[in-house]
Amino acid sequence: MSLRNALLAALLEGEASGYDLAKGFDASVANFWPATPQQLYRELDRLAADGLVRARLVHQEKRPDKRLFSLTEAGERALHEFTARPPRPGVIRDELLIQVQAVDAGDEAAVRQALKERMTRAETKIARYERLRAGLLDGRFEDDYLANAERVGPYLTLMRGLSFERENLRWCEQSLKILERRNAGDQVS
Amino acid sequence: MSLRNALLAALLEGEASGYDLAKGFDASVANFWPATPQQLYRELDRLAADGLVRARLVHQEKRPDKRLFSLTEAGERALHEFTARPPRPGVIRDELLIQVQAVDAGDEAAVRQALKERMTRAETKIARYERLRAGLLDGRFEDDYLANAERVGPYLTLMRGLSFERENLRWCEQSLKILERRNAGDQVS
DNA sequence: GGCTCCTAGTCAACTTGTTGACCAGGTGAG
DNA sequence: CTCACCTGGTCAACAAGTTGACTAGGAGCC
Repeated sequence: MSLRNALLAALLEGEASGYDLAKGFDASVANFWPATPQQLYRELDRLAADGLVRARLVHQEKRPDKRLFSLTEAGERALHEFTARPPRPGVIRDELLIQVQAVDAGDEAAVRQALKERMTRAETKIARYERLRAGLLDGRFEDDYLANAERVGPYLTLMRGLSFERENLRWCEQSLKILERRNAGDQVS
Repeated sequence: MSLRNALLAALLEGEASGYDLAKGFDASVANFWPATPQQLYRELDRLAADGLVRARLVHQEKRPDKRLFSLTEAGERALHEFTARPPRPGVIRDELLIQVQAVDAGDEAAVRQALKERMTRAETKIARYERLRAGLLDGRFEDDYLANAERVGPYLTLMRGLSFERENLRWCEQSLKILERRNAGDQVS
């Protein structure tokens, strides 16, 4: 019921095709409401059927035709109403954490490896977020931007993503240290 | 496919009923793999059918009977194998972030209210986590605990939960400030 | 005495999310 | 020249998660 709203929010950035959203989603809403391409296409169809988005068919030579979606006024109203309802509590689902939870009865070397891989993923994400941030700021200082930009929502969520990945990185690093130290200790005794 | 593993990991803490897990889950695995009671009962049945957990029926006077589940050796093996597989990337789903993303086109006062409520939720969680942490440490210093405890997994995941909620709190606070400042600016101009 | 909440579940129906395959032409690498 | 990958989708089947109702006795409250 909320992918709808994530899509509407994404379309605030302007017209987009399902394909655009499926990819570029990464840059915005996908970080706190991920979805597979399938889900997007299905939901876009429903949104169109409900009149919350309009589809514009763009014929392309040399490429498959595409449908560009944009918000209708009804869509904007629906989004506005959504922001007025109390949000349900957020959810995290992370297999890595399950593995860490079970590390003492599991394959520790593999879990350490997984932690390392998560670190490089986090670093990649941080780099991408920093680039997006620089793009939004576009040379201005943060204060200036926040005071004058016509939209701050995307910047705020971006900052949440950044801090999340930074904490991820920090935590993985620390956990690795702890596991390695225990390993060293074990081998002595 | 992974709720299985979350459950197996939870059962490392010892025998538990579906009901225990549905509640006490909060204290451990539910933070990174939430599930409704329904899901737990269903999955526990499947786990029992697959021989990964064993159920012990405990008859109670004055209370409904309960089934206490515990890991079988097959269950432990399955959990071990799970920790050896590369975890899939974690997912966050949070309506509040969608609302913040759309705040500039939405009901800003309501979103600010939602941020405030999220702050108190975060504070509650932090307090709970701190209590759990104190319980685990049980008077020892962290270094001592981490070097000698027979399990560190639960402590590590607890620390991740703590840092997540702290960042949540910080971010909500900061976002509120930014939104309020913009409001003040708007009213002058 | 009635109200709600707690324990410990079960059942059914529904909505979401995931996986994998298919189509078709264009582009770039080797 | 082939192979893989990119654009822009569609379809079907399945797995996972959610919601709401029902059972049933006991406890505590006012």
